[in-house]
Amino acid sequence: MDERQALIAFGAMSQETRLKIVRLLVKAGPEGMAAGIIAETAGVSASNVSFHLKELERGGLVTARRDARSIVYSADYQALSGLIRFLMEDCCAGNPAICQPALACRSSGS
Amino acid sequence: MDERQALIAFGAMSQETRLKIVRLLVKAGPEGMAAGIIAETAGVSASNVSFHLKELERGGLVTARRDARSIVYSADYQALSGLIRFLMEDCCAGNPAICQPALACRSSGS
DNA sequence: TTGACATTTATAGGATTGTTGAAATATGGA
DNA sequence: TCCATATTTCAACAATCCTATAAATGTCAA
Repeated sequence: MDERQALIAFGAMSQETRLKIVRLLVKAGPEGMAAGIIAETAGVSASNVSFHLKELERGGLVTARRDARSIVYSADYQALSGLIRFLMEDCCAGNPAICQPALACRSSGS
Repeated sequence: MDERQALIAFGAMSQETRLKIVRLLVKAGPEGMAAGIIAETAGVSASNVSFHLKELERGGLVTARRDARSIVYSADYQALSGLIRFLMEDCCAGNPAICQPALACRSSGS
């Protein structure tokens, strides 16, 4: 992930509705969720969810595909790890004082 | 780091000048840098750097202390690792498909 | 206490972002 | 074809953010 994308991605993550959408889509996995379901679950209007999904797409964090009448959105796992990595490597220069505490919680995980 | 802070922190990281400042302060380490030096290095005016530093402070990412005539800013390492961790744990639910590739680059580091 | 230095705060303008409701587009079924 | 469904696009408006300039604050030294 380059800096330009990262700036947009950070902006995308800085809004409550969009953060909620990202969480939903990560949980939903590769199958994704239709825009209408996302709107309903997040509690916003169709046109509002569409606006935010477009912003997330612009940041590269989600992808869209049409499935019959629905448009199904999925989280882009690669972009999300790219963003985490950008934060650790580009912003924080891989500084162990920052990166190691962040990693601690996963060292014993799967 | 709670969600409210994370939203502000993501917003703070989504602006070019502020991202530049974070990079500078991470490199500078615990000694930090005076506002004037930051402004000069980042190539912006004193009042502009002050504006952005305040935004970073609001997001909890930097701290300030006075040293004689200067005000010295430092990166808050704990907040930065908190943000990385928020991204992995809260947004991405610790999903290995996201977190493991992000970690790969550091597994052999110090 | 005056003056220079370092920084912040106030203010105002323009630019970008977010929300809403209505209209437009695309799809599939009767 | 006509209609219902699913979603996007448009337009208008409010809210927030960014920049620039000027004035205010705090610190030190003569």
